[in-house]
Amino acid sequence: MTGDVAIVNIFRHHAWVTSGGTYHHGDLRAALLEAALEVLAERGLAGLSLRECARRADVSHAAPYRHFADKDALVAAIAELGFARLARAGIAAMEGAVGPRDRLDAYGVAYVRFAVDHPELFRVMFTCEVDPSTSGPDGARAFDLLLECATALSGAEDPMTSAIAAWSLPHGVAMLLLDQRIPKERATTPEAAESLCREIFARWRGVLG
Amino acid sequence: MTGDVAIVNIFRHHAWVTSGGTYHHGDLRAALLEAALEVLAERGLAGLSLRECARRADVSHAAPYRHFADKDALVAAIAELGFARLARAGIAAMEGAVGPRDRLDAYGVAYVRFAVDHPELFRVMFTCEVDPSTSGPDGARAFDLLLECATALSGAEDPMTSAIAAWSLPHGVAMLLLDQRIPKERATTPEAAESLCREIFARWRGVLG
DNA sequence: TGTACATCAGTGAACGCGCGTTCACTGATGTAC
DNA sequence: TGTACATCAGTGAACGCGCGTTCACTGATGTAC
Repeated sequence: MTGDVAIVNIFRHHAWVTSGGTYHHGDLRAALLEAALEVLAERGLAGLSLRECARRADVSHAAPYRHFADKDALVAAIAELGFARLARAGIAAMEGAVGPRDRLDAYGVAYVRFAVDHPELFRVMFTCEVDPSTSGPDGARAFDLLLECATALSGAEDPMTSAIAAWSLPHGVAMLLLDQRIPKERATTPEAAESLCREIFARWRGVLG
Repeated sequence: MTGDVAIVNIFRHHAWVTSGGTYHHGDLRAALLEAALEVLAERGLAGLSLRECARRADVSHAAPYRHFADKDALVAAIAELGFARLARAGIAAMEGAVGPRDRLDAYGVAYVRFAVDHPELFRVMFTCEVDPSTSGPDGARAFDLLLECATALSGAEDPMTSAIAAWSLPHGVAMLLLDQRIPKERATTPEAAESLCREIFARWRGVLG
């Protein structure tokens, strides 16, 4: 399904390029989403408007209504896209690690990294009331992996709660980081943020545990 | 200073009541903040406007400008107020517990409770870029208590990082809860949320640690 | 291969809206004499 | 105790703004014959 749409879009894009870029855009939906991500990064959710997205896509302000029912639909689509990307990043990180504990850590680090790299997108993902199950197959797969690790660690005893716990800590670190609640000198670069992140996980396994 | 203002306000309020409530309000600043908290709770930050606050305070829409330079100033004042209340709740909880570990847990539970009870306020506190040091003496005292516990647990070895770690987990739980990312049936009542919260802390000290 | 036609993506004018902010004002308060 | 005056909180009209959304339209695409 999604693949078919992508193929169609490739043809459309081709048509657009060869036709000199007039009238029909080719893949306005994708262009609007891209523009929306840009605006979001620059001005935050409060600064996001359909009209501005249309402007950046070089299209009249009414054109977006051919692809999104209203503004909320655009925002929901962005959140969905964000969840899919986050899930993919988490999966990739987990698959690169061995053993449930290391996988959880790898997931947490990737999670925080994603948030720091896309702060406004991350905020929108959690602020707007999008059904998380719409985050697609990647979202489901990422949560499956999390649960797998939790099950391996806690046995039959309520792995769901363990999974939630495993999610809570990186989520808190991510939020505090991007809300600048953690002293700046501790997280100036992505690398510094990652090591802070690992350090925090270690604390919970050490002095706090 | 603050005390003096409070006393003045009491006189003003008295004057307002006795004068039949005409023209001079008495304590419009406080009334606007109260109204703002109400609007925030009902409609979120996006639905908050100076005009609506003025309406609820039974005052013309230009009146707020006698007390707040602009809309951002109102929002900042709300955040400040929120941090002061959160800090007070945290202090009260910590003082009711014995030993650094129990104090940290008590703090975490109170923190999450506050977030769940005032979701939009909590969000605004962390979204807007208010200098956390403006959260007043209560804010400083709350962080001092946190650091104290962290020092007691980790000794001389970098208690700052431990304090950040101790803060991150309840913050993550709070955020996930109020963004409805945790299955509803696990946090239907404040009591359920509290026990989930304690359970999560315990996981990090158990199977995840 | 050519023609007629349905489809539908993008246009541009127009609507109403609530907002933030400014301004000259009015009227209550409290103080100096 | 009474009067003149400075102060300043609250008024209401007015401004310009960008927004979301609708609508009748235009022009490109692809398909049926």
